[in-house]
Amino acid sequence: MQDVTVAERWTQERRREHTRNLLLDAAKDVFARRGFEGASLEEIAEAAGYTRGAIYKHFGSKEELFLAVNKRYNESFLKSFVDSIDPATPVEELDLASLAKRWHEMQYSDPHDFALGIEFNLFVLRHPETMERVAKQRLELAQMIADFIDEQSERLGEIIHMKSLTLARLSLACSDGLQLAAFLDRGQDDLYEPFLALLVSAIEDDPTKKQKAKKTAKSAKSAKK
Amino acid sequence: MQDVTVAERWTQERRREHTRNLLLDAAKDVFARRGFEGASLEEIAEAAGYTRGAIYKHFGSKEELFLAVNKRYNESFLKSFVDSIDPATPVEELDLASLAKRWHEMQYSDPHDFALGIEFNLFVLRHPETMERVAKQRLELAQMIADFIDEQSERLGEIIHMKSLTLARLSLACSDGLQLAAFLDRGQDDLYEPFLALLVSAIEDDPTKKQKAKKTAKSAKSAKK
DNA sequence: TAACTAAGATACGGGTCTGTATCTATCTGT
DNA sequence: ACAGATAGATACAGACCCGTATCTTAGTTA
Repeated sequence: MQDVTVAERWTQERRREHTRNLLLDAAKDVFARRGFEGASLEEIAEAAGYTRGAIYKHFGSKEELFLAVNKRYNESFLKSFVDSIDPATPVEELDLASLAKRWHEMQYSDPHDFALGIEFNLFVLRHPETMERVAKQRLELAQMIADFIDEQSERLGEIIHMKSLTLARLSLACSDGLQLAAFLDRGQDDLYEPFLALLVSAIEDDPTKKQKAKKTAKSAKSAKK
Repeated sequence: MQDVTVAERWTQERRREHTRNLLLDAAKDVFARRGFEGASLEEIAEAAGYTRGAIYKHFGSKEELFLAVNKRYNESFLKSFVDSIDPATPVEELDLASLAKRWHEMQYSDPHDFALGIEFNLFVLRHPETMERVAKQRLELAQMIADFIDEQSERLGEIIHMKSLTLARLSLACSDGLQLAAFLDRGQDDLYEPFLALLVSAIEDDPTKKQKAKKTAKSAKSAKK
């Protein structure tokens, strides 16, 4: 840690990280298109501009590669969530329709990217030994959304009669189904707006409940960690 | 069609149907456990007590076999839904918790069976040419639930401010996510009850809305077909 | 009972895949 | 500048899988 110059950019470690990223990018694409079993390491390596040997230097097995892609996928989702709530219009100024639209747009627009997210779930269902590490990431994401909800509800002074973490998990859980419907039930009514309408109609319908809900949200937040 | 006796049970056609069913049963299990790509026709045939030759006499390809399994899966889901609402306690006598419990129990309890349902969705996402035939089944199921909702809301005189078909599709869409959460987020709060609470809190909160909703439901029903 | 038909078994061909073991060349530390 | 380490390529082994083509055996029909 002495002289850190620009030349440091191409140190061996940097280079290793570089190809690792290229491999992960390629893997994401191929896994998304073909699925875990359907994808071949050959195709992934070629898409990245390397050969299978490179993959085995960086990842122990196909499974490990897949899990590494999963981790990155989650992180990028989390990041995109953070980014999307920062610069945009404050939530209280949005009507229902635009809120639904914004949510929908935040989702993956490419069916393959979306399919990859589903594939991760399938993988965990079929590889219970990986459940724990993935569940941790799920919870992390949910907690981040819960924090956002707490923050908003404090500003707006309104909240749903439900723990914020539960609401966050509920939203995430339903989100996949809603997006799937958007892909498969093409031509039929959008479901995001009705779903949000449901959420909204549960807000502020009873002042006594409101009081209670606020308390719940507080305790939930303080119990966060 | 002359003498139809018990011997008719083992006519060639009957026998063919029999093995076809055995093949489908085995295929369901293996596909559920290994996924579409991961499953081998060899294993399926063996599990059914036949060889790969039998499969190709009954189904043109692996894809066709998979789609046949899908069709049967949907039909059985539909049937189990019908069965479950007939003999049980009328809905108005159930509290929220037992309703949630009943819904949850209606779902597949084996992770592999559930995974198979997801696998179907993935398959359609990756094989757009099959989208249409599967979408038809999705809509059929949703319509059946919509009918049920209409029926109940007529008896109970209360309904959510939403087209019944939309509500049905919404429930189905969210259902998968809820069940997935039940499998993956083990140890955390159940999500079925909060979800139902959301639905319920949207009922009967405003008498004027109630009137409007009733009208919507009626028109939806008459426009069914 | 003999010819026909079809269900299902067996055999084959061509291909692909994962994982490991070995090789090469570039980079690092001294 | 040289010896060691390591990223990545190449080569290899063993297995598996799909689809088709052929064969066998049992049931159907006349």
